[in-house]
Amino acid sequence: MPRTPAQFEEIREARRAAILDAALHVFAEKGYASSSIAMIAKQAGISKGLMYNYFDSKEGLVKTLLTEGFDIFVEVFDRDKDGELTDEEFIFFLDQTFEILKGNIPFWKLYFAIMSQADVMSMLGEVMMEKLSPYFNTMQNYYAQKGYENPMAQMRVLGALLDGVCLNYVADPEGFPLEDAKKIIIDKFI
Amino acid sequence: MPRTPAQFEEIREARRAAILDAALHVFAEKGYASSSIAMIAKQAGISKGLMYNYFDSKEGLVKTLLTEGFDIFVEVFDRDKDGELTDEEFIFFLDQTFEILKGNIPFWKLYFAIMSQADVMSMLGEVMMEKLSPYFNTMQNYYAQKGYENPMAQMRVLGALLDGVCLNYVADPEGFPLEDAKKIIIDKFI
Amino acid sequence: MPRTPAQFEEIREARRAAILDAALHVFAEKGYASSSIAMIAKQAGISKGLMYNYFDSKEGLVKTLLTEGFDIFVEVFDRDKDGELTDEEFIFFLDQTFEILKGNIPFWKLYFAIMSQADVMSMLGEVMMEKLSPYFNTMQNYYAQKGYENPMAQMRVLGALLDGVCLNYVADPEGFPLEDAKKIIIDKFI
Amino acid sequence: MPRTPAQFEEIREARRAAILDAALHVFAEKGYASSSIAMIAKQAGISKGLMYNYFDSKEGLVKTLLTEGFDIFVEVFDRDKDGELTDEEFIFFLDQTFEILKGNIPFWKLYFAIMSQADVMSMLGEVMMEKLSPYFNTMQNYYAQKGYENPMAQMRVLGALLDGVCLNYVADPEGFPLEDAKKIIIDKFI
DNA sequence: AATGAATGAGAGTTCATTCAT
DNA sequence: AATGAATGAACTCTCATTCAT
Repeated sequence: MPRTPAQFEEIREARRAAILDAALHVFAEKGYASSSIAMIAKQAGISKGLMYNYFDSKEGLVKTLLTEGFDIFVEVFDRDKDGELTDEEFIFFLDQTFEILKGNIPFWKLYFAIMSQADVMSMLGEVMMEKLSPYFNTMQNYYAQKGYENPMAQMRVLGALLDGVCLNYVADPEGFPLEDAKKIIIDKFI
Repeated sequence: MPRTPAQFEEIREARRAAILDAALHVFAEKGYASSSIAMIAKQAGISKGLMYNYFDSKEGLVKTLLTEGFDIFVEVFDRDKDGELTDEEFIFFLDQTFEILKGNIPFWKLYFAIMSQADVMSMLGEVMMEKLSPYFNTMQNYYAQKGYENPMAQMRVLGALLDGVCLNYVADPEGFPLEDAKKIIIDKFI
Repeated sequence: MPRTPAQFEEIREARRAAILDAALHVFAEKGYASSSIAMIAKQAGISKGLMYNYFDSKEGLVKTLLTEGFDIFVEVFDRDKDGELTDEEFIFFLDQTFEILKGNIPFWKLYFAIMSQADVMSMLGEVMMEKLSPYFNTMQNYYAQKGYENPMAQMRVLGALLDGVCLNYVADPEGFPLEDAKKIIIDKFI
Repeated sequence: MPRTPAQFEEIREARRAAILDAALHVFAEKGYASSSIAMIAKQAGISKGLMYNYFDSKEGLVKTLLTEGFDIFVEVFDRDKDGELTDEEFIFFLDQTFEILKGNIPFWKLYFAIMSQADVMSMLGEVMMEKLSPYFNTMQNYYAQKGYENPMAQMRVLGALLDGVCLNYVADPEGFPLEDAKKIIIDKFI
C-alpha cells in the first residue's frame, strides 16, 4: 500500500527537524564558517544532495535555525508581552530566561557566533529585533512603572547583563556559576 | 647601494602596522573564519604574498592582534594588578575600561568574534586568560575585601555585565547609552 | 532514483584507476615534487577537486602508487619468500625481475624519482623496505647457501646492478640491451 | 685605496664558488624542486638579490652545477681517453671512480635526482653524454681488446652496475658496503 | 655590488552546490 | 525522493624573480 500524502508530510517534517538539529549541533561545535554541509548531512544521516531538497543553501539553513530558535524563545514570553510586571512576575521572567538558556546551549552558541559577523547579522538583525522587542519592552515597562529615572538605560543594562551571562555560560557551562549569578542579578536588578 | 638597515626597519614597521590594522578591521567585520588573507591584503593595499613576509600564517596574524591588543589593555591596569582597591579606585577602574572600549571598537568586535568560535578559542584561550586574569583578580579582591559572601560570583557577574555592555556597544555604538550604563553599573556594583 | 551502490562502486573503481594511471605517468615524467595535482587531474581528465574525493593528498596518492606497485612485484615472488633457491630458480627469479621491469616502465621511473628525493624517501622508506626485504633476503640466502664469503655484500652488489640496469633501461628502453644484459648477469652472478 | 680589477675578480670568483657549494648541498639535501633560492642564499651567506647577479635563474644554477661537476670527473680520466687499458689500469680506473664517488656524495645525489626528471634531463642529457662517452669508450675498448663477444653490452652492464652502486651508496653512505662491493666488482668484471 | 621588500603565478586543498541517474 | 560523483571558485600558503634604493 503506498504511503498517504499525510504520511509523506510526516516523514518530511521529521527529516527536516533532524537536519535542523544536526545543523545546530555542528554549527555550535565548529562555528558557522568552519562547518561543512558534508558534516551536517552525515550527522543527520542523509546525503548531501538531499539536504538541498530541504534547504536552499547553507545560509538558508542558518537563517531558519535562528528565526525558528527565536520563535521558541518568544512563545514562552508571549503572554506577558504587553502587561505590567509585579516583582514576582519579574523574577519568574528572569527564571524563565535562565531555564531557556540552560536548555538551549547550542542555539545560543550559534547566536553569538553569528551575532559577531556583520554580514550575516545585517540580514537577521531586523528579524531578530522585531521578535525580541516585546521582551525588551516588558523589561523597560517594569522599570518605568517602578519609577526609575531612565528605564530605557536600566533595560539596556539588564539586557547587556543577560547577554553577558549567556555568553559566559555557553563558553564554559561547567565553570560559570549560573545559579549564583541568578541570585545576584535578582538581588541587584529588582 | 642597498637601503640601510634602519630604512628597512622603518619600512617593515610601517607595513606591519598597516597589515595589523587591515586585519583587525576585516576580522572584526567578518569574523575569523570568514575573513580571507586576500581580503586583508586588499584592505592593506598589498599582495597576498607579502602578508607572509610579515606574519607566518593567518593564525599568527590573529594571535598577534589579540596579544598586542590585550597588552594595551593590560598596561593601563598594571599598577593595580595586585593591590587592594578603594571605591574611588574601583570607579576609576571602570572608567578606564569604558574609555578603552570606546577607543578600540574594532578590537572588541574581534574579541567577541573570537570568543564565540570554539575552534579559534582553543588556540587562544590560554593566551587570553593569562592576560586577563590579573584584571579579574583585581575585581574579585575588591569584593572579597568588602566582605561579600561570594566574591567569585560577584566578579563573574560584573565580568559578564562588562562583556555584555561591550557586546551591545560595539554592535551599535550610536544607540547604546554607554554613559548612562556606566552610572547604573557604578551605582549597583560598588 | 539514485544509482545503486554497485553502480557507484563501478564508477569509483574506474576513476580511481584512471587517476592512479595518470599520476603514475606524471610522477614518472616530472618527479614527485615537480608534479602538480593540476597536471595529474588534467591528465586524468577530471577536476582538481575530484582528486580529493579519491585520495587524501598528493602524498597519499604517491604512497598508494608505490605500495600497490610493489604489491604486484611482491606477489610474483611470494612463493619463494623464505625458501632456498636452486640455480634454476635463481635464473627464473632474474627472468621474472626483467619481465616485470619491461611491463612497468613508468612505475620504475617513479621508483627512481622517489629514491633520489630524500624528503619523499623519508615518508616512504619504511613501506618500501618492508615490501622489498623478502626479495633481498632471498638473494642473500642464495649466496649464503652457495658458501660465498660475504653474502650480504654479494646481495647488495647484485641489488645495485639490478637497480642500475633498471635505471638505464627506463631512461632509454630502446637503446639499452636488456636481453644481452640478462645473459651477462646470469653468467657472472650465478 | 680602491680594489684593483684583479681583486674584484678574485672576490667574484670566491663568491661564485660559495654559491655553487651552498646550492649543491641544499639541492642534495632537499631535492631540486624542494630547495628554495632563499635557502641557498642563506646558506651562502648572501642576499637573494645578489644570487641573480651571479646566476640567471635557479635552473641556471643547477645546470652549472651539473656541467662543472662532470668536468671535474672528466678531468681525472682525461689521460686515458683513447688509450688501451691493461688490467692494472682498469683496476686503477675503477678505484678512481670509487674515490670520486666517495668525495662527492652531494654531487651524485643531485645527479640522480635530476636524472629522474625528464624535462631537466632533456636539456642536460646531450651535454652529459658528450662528456661521459670517452669514459664509456674506455670501458668498451677494454672489453673489446680482451676479446669479449659483446663489448658494448659488457660496458653497459658495468656502467649500470656503477650507476647502481652509486645510487645505493649516496642513498645510504653508512650502510652500503662500498669497499666489499669494489672487490666483488673487480673480481667479476675484470 | 648589494639588500630584502614586493609581486604574481601557482602550489595543495576544501567545499557549497549541481546533476545524472 | 535520494544518491554521491563531479565541478569550480576560493582558500591558505610558497617562491622564483624583480626592483627601488
